[in-house]
Amino acid sequence: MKRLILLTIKTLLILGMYPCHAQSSYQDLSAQERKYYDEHIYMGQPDDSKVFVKNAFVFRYNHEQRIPVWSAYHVVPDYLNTPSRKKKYKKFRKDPEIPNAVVTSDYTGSGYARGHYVPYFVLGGDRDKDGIYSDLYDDSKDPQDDQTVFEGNMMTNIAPQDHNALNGAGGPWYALETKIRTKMIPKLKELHLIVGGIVSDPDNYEQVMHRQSKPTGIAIPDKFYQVIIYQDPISKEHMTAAFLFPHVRERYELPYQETLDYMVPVDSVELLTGLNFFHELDDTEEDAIESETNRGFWEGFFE
DNA sequence: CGGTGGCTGGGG
DNA sequence: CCCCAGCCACCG
Repeated sequence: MKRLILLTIKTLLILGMYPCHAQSSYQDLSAQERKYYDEHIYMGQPDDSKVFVKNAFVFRYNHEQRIPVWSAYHVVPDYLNTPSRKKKYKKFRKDPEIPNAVVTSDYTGSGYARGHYVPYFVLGGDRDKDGIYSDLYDDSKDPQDDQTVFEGNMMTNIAPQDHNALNGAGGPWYALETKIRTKMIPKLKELHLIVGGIVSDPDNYEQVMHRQSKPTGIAIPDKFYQVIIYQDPISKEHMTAAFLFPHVRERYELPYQETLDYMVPVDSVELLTGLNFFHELDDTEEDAIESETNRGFWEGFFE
């Protein structure tokens, strides 16, 4: 009860302080935001929630759990032209659009890594099509493309992930991202992805403890997933993939060694999350491709 | 913000 | 083989 009252007070405070920064419905978006929304949301938004629109992705945020629920992004090879992750591109930033925003120091000493939902490597490219790319040393070179990278490093694109057993080199999350970057995008040229974390019990979840002791309220998902959709440019047919990772803390607790073994039907992720991916697909096609892992289509990228 | 260090897979 | 790339952490 006390918790509920505190929460209510907090909510009222937040609403009063930040009236302009609620997540938005489509009709509230500016023309520029709609352009990015239309790019990143493919075949329908996975739920009817309000969202935040960034240059490189669109996401839903859970203000109570202080983590993104899901992030959707479109990627083409040019976006892999990401600046070196140094200096201004290195730091994790606070998201100015979020009340009570998470800051990078919230994670310090917690034992959890700051894991990107939308990976750093897709934040590049000449997205404003002005022929200029952002520059590590020159802030005036292309502020727009700079902003795209900064947004990807904001804490609203971050959730706590175990470095050793998930997010770092050798972890399945890292392994999948590497295949997407080095194999899928160069070969397929264009993908749409949706990434998310799952907090199975919203009434009882672990949270990030700053320096092992101070609670931050940041929820630690017990599962993470990545959903991919590809459209064949000739036949116009679609292919989907879904990967579901348990959030374990030690590598030996991982159930599988091979990234492909984490594949599940898209339907399975929908069952766990309550989301409906790509609902604007033709129903017959959607049923067919979301009920199977489609491993045969994807396994070539994991050789 | 620069410097250093851990980890691991992949490439020369 | 070693070194680098791409995940990060931590320190002053």
